[in-house]
Amino acid sequence: MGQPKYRQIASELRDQIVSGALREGDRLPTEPQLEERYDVSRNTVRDATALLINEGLVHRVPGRGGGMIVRRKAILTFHAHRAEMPAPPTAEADAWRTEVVAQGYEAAQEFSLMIRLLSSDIAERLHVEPDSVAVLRRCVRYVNGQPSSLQDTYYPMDLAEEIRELLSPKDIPQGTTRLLGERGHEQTAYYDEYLSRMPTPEETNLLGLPPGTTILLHIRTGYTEQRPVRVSFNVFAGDRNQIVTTHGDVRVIARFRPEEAPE
Amino acid sequence: MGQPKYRQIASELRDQIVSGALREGDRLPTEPQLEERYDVSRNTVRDATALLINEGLVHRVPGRGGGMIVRRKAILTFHAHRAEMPAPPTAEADAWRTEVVAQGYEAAQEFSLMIRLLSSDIAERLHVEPDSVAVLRRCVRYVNGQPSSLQDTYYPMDLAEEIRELLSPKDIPQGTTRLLGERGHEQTAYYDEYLSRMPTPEETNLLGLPPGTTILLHIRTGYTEQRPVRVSFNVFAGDRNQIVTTHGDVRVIARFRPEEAPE
DNA sequence: CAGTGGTCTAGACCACGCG
DNA sequence: GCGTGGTCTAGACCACTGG
Repeated sequence: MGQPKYRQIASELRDQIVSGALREGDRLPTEPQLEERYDVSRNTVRDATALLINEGLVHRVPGRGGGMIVRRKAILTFHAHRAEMPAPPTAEADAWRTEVVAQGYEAAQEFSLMIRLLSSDIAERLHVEPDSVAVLRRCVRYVNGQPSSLQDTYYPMDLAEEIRELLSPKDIPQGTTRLLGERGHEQTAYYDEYLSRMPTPEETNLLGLPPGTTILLHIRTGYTEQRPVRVSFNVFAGDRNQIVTTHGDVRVIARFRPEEAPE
Repeated sequence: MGQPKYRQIASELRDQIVSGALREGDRLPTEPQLEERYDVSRNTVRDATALLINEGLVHRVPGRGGGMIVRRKAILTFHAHRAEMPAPPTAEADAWRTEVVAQGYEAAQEFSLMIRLLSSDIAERLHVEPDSVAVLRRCVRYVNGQPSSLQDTYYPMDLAEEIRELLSPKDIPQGTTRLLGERGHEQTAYYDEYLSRMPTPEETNLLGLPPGTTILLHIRTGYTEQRPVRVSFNVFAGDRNQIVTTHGDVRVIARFRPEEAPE
């Protein structure tokens, strides 16, 4: 009796999924069927399937015609380098839209603006006093009508007072990075952090995440030659996104990855 | 009755953790205490705490003197750009060790070597036929005696036959990237992918991951001027690692982040 | 030994949504 | 309507480990 029952059941079902016997969109047996097949109580069945859910392999759909369904993984590629360095070829927001469309999906974005008291970790990145206020521009990004990622960008208050457009809750057509550049705050360096963690309840709501979905967090701090001028928190639903960057001679890569061809 | 009981209980406990009322290493009330306090059955208590565990906030320790404990998050920073571009200042493996030590931890690594049939996704990255074989060099990395991340690097078989050191299950002192460079296979471009997902059972074992721990996956494909010569899967335990890169003028960044000073 | 969490049972009633 | 999963109860026995 090395393994408990619920782990054995989970292993069998997992094997069927990773081996391809059960494909994306397929239904697992119903809970009563699994009780019967393995001769266990319903709670044991649920302990087993809870593992698969936390692994992000399946999700449960209540109601008649529902069931436990193998999750699809349509992964969107986001090029972190394209949007901004060295001279942004297009605005940042449009760069995202362009990528989504190029990959055959439908793109939509929702902007909102807030004034926030800064937590210490954000204040440190912006090199301002903790408990000072900053402008937060939020952009929730939808792919095929489903929320896919969001971007929270913080600007120091003094910068926003100099560049009043930052205080408007509207999309900035040319992109904020380019706008800042035009007003004498060109960003010449970026500090990028990549993290993986489970979502907060707020992120679960904003992105409509099913259980077992991770967060891929990309934090970019942008510097002019003088100081940091913004920090962006890119929050990606881990089951639907990947980030790609390249270093060195892109032409070599493009020979083997045509989609990376420089435009 | 908007929220089910177990979610309300989880919310109260979560608030105590994120607000700091319960700190890292603190114990939650025991299960019988929570049954009493909220007047619910034990399974409801466990449904509530299971949420916190999946969020990576707490873990359970069985046995007398155990309990449910708020997880610590000591995050190690890994600089993806330092190790390799453009001329690696130090060997890749040593770069990792240097970073760990600089951050005040103890570092250890375990190498192993395998010959593997390539799955299609790896074969594509290496631009070889699917089902061909390749050399897999695995390095499991320990911080303070605890497994923290692992790196799986695949080399095409023909390359390994030309450079026999790749077939030895030992650490290569100068680092494989430098070794390849010395033998006329200098890598001049990298294709980097960042992903977040839940661990596979194998990763859970190799890295000793508690439930609710995510994986931060960094896939680097290295190209010479002719072709891809290796692909590395860097598998990081999400609760203990972050990846950092910089772009542009590092000196500006170093003014605000002394630890980033170029050496 | 005593108290922690780990596993499991056998029920119950409810909310939801397709047919 | 009726079958799906969602929530909840009230028990049981076990494995582990600190005092």
